[in-house]
Amino acid sequence: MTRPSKRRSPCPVSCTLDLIGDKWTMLVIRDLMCGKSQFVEFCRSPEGIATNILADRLQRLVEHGLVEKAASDEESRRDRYRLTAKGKSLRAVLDAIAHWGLANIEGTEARLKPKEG
Amino acid sequence: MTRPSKRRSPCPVSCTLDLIGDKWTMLVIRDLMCGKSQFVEFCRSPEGIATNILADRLQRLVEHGLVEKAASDEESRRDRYRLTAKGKSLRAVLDAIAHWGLANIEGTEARLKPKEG
DNA sequence: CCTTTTACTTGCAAAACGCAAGCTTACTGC
DNA sequence: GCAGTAAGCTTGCGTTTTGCAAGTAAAAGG
Repeated sequence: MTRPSKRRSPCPVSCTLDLIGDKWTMLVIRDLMCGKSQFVEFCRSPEGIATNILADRLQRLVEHGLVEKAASDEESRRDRYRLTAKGKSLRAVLDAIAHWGLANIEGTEARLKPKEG
Repeated sequence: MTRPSKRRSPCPVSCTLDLIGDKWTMLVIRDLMCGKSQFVEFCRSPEGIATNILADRLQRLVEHGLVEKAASDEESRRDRYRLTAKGKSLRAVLDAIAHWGLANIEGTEARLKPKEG
């Protein structure tokens, strides 16, 4: 997978979209916000992200400092992905998107039980 | 250009992204929020959207009721695209994205002079 | 051992994108 | 009234990104 990521303009909207503006990234962020942390957990989300796409997006997020990967050591035997402070600050964006969808797209259900923090 | 648009899940985040979750749509929305309304005006934005992509996105937005196209009549001799109330309600999402970019991506400049309403 | 589970990688076809050209319908100027 | 220009697209085509299935490697469990 490629990782070009050169900015199209200095506009903050454009730059943010270069980072998270694709079909999958915000869904991974959503899952992380909900407390999911393992590769398989993201895979099991109802949208059905392909494993190659997921691996690519997680790597991108780690590279840009939105997510950190805690390799298996100490207690947990499994890799764990977690949002950094920078990643958590996307909460406002995620909430705005979720709120808009609930208000404007029929048939959407708020199954998100986001944990605070 | 294709227009599949089948929802991946009933999640409001997922459904919203199916609608506006690509590299270009929110930039068109941004331009509309700023008062741009003509095809060429969107073309002239610094990100340099291709005309076929722009035509596709505008058509999608019209189909989904976020934008309305006022064909040339009366005074104006040129086509005009304008946000509907539904489209304008994306303001919160756009603002959240812009705000996050300004706070978290270095070198971004707020050149947006959004008009209220 | 043998099987599962997790976390990926690889190959390949299909879809989306990006670029340059071309095309059509006004107007504009002379 | 005919050439030139601008707006708003469409078309072709090569490149990039996706999506799907399969395969691989390491660790854990029985």
